Amino acid sequence: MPELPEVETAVRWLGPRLCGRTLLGARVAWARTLGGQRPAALNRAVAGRAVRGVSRRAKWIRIDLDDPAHPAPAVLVHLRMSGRLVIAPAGVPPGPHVRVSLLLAGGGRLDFVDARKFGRLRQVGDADAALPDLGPEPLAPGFGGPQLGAALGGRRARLKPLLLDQRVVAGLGNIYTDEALFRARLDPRTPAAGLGPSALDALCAAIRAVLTEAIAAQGSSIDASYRTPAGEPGRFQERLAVYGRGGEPCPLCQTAIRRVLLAQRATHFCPRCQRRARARRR
DNA sequence: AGATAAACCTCTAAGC
DNA sequence: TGCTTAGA
DNA sequence: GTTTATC
Repeated sequence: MPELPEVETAVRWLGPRLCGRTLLGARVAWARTLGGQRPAALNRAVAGRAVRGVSRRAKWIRIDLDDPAHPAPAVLVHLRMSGRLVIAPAGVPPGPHVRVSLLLAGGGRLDFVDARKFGRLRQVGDADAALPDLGPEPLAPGFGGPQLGAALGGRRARLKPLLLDQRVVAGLGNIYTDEALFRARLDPRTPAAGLGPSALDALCAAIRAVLTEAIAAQGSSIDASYRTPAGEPGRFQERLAVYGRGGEPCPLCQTAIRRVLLAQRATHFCPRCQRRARARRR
């Protein structure tokens, strides 16, 4: 087994968000996967089985590693539902559900932990590791009503499934979609084509506000596996207005929050505050 | 095009 | 307490 | 969270 290079490099994230989960502010140095496999074996190491084709709608994390043997080595990770990236100090044995470990130059590991095995990890440069098409980044300057309108493309599908589609807008998941629609006072079942300029502006503002606040609060932690690097739960869970609150009173009007299934996802909204937008005149 | 269901997996909270 | 189910 | 198949 070759000596591990004692080189450290900063992790450079593709963006500031990890599916609404919190940020891993660690430094990583390249070494090898568990078992001494070289980088090319990473894909096959994931969940011990072949990985399917690259998703076209996804929230990928890119980790650039520093490995003298491989030019610009990098790994793409998608956490899906239960994936986590955890730094394990030297000497701590791998816990349950560790799918891939990157051994760090300092002796510790970066573990990709994923109980449900939905997550993906692959090496950049492999044929199937191209980044998917992503819609506009909502936190970038220039994201406004017109850009969102263009992304929605006048489609007649309901808002919720469209906002969940990463090709339309990048980075929205189930929780923040519900919260943004609540703030914009829009019924998740509204056909996108029914939104006028003012509704589009409101939706943009709501998306940006929700994401900004959630990031500042370190995420939502709706289940125990979502933790900050320090092990703390995200504080945004305390500020969720509708998500996970079916049957509870709307914070604005006290009407019971409705919980329905849309696009196979639990969807929460206030039937009184959130209206189907008026059809656009034409 | 759009809606819907099933598939991929395991864990835990909740209910009886 | 234990077993089952719903939901993530 | 996402893909694939079916209506």
